[in-house]
Amino acid sequence: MSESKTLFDCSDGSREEAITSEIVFDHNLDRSFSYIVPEELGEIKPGQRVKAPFGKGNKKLNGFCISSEKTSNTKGLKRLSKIIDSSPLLTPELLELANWLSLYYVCPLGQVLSAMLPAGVKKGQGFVQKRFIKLNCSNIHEARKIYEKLREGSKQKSLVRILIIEHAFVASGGIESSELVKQAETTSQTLKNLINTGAAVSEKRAVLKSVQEQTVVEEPDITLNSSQEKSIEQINQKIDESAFGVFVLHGVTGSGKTEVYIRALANAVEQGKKGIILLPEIALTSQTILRFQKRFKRLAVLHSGLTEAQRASQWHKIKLGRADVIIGARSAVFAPCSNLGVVIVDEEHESSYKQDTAPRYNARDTAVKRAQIENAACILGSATPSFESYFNCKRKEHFKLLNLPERVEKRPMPQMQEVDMSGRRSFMSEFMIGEKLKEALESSLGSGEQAILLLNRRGYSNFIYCPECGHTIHCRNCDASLKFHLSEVLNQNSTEGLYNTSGLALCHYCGSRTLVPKRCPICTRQLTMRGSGSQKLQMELADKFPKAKIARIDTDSMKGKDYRELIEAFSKHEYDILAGTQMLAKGLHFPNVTLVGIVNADTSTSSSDFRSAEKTFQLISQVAGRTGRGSKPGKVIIQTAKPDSPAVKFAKLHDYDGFYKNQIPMREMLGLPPFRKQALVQVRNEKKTRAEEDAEEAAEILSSIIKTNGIDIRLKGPFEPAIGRIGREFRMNILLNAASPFVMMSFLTKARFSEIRRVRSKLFFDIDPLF
DNA sequence: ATACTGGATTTG
DNA sequence: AAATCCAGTATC
Ligand SMILES: [Zn+2]
Ligand SMILES: [Zn+2]
Repeated sequence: MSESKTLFDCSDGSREEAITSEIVFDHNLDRSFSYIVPEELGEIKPGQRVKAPFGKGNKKLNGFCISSEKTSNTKGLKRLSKIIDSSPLLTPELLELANWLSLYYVCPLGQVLSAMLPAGVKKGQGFVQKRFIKLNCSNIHEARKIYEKLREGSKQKSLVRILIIEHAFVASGGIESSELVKQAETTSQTLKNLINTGAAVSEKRAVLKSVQEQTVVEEPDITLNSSQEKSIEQINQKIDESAFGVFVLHGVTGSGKTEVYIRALANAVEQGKKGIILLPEIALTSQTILRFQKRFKRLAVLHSGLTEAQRASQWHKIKLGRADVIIGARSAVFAPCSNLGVVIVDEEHESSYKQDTAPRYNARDTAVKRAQIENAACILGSATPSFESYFNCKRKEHFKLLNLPERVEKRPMPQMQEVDMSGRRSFMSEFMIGEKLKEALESSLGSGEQAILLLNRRGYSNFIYCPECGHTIHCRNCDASLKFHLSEVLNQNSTEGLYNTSGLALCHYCGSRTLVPKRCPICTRQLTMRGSGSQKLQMELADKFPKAKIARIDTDSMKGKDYRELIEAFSKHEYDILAGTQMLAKGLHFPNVTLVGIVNADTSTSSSDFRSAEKTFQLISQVAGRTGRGSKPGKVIIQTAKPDSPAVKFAKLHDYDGFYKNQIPMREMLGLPPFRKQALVQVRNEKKTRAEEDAEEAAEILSSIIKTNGIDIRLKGPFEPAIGRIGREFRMNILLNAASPFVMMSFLTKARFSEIRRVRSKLFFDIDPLF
């Protein structure tokens, strides 16, 4: 209606002064759009969401206001339909962060802003309507009159008594109705009757949906050792000065990093500031959360176990300033608090901090940037810092390395032993437990102790294959073989007898599920499931240790509850051996575990991954940190095909710095991170030839920009990635390698608005990719 | 992204 | 001639 008016009625719109606003939307268009802000909508501020008519059909889209101005140049502009939020959802600092993310990660600003808000917040969840009751009078004298009129001992009288005690008069907020009814030990009907007499009134208000909170006993502070003291002193100095600084806190498991985090957070809170602590999703267990709950009363938790509404409620709690400390996974780096004192990233080397959909941000680097914007301290903690972070301490002004060399209570590091599996032909395919590991298990179990076996997922997968001709079932949409998953199989009647009834074939890449044929489509023999790696490991253990009780943890197939129950049972020694595919969450104490076996330490599957040695070192070191906890000395057995590799040798010696110094010359020589920055440009098209042609074209455009501007960037490709086709689309990669982050960012800012937009295939940018 | 164009190609 | 496909184009 109003749109058609603006179409013809140009004289009216183009002459007069009006407020216009730049709006960005959550779509792939890498630009903003101008709209007229109709006067009746009131003032508009950056960070508010709006509804705006968009495109030919004037479809109403949600967008974000990023700026506004007064102008008479309103020709051809449409009018905003609505301002959704009464106040901006994002602080100015978060808007600045969004801008940086958009530039650095080559992502439309609207997509960044959308990713910063939880889905529930965008849907307006997080609040519930509650009724509040107050006495229909303005002071205690009138209240007394009401009270005295009521019959002694009546339930209505006890309701009024509570209302008087709480001073719930007309001008007050009142008492929440169910809470009042509970306190007065009466029913909602009695309350209704009281309201009907006119003595009390009820008022509806939206309040934060409560997330069930445990009442916890506060714990006293632990005494710090000297290196902890030295670390916290430097961190607190930055917090006290409201100055930006990044601290890489290097300390093995058990060296007391968490206590340093808690002190830094507590100091920020004491100064009236806020703190954020990020943990990898798998480390966000109830035990970890509890540790922070014990110390911080006003804690907000953002983890994947929450429903959308619960998450929205936590978000609003933060927004309203009712949380001092925020604990959460990757996206908690966008927690909407103001006056931030410290941001902590625990296990900063973890690759799960990188988001694999747009915006492809790394929460660790985002945390550093946020701290810089907010003049806050940033702590990056790890037993095995990423080379990037360690390197930054040596090269960058604002980075400082803090070491926690000793383990608290002087627990000894475990004894490490590597076992060479390189000559063993059928290792992993036929057997997973070598003689040395078997002996060690026997001796541990013999003395009534427990053991953990870690199976590195990369080494093994549960393909569906034909034992006769070797044929494997491939995904119809991807260049990938399908994995067998136990599940309910529906629609049996029509395909009776032809398909496996106990499970489905799942594609790890596109998520498609298909029925599994019983017989090989090539030679008609029976197909076999290889079973998951951990299933196979469990069977081998059961075979070799018939008397032992064995628990298996499969993170893929396990619900949170089962997982917790199993962990609980294991800690009570209801099991002897725990076999799993994933590193167990930190903070778990198994004092009776004296042996940890790494079934296959070698992480890399593709040789192109220059980080594979770093990953192996991290894996072994993380495991080592988990043993030798209690009084008994720990032992770690490392089965590996590369026993002489630096990763294994230095991990055995618990020598991080030695490993770094061993590896870093190679990185420098090859021009790899942390010396240079990488970015991946991916071209996708359903037609292979088009993907290839367009990738060539894109590479040429990029090359010419590099050449004409004399930029220090090396371009590799286009080349086909390991998985050439995913979800029906063929992919071609172009790898960029820049002298510095600044060089990369300024080049990509040029490139994203260049001729490359002419390329018809879809383009994807992945900055600082992890392979 | 998404909707819509106009022209080319297929189809009955 | 109608239906379908496809590449190109604009989106305030
Ligand atoms: Zn076969
Ligand atoms: Zn697939």
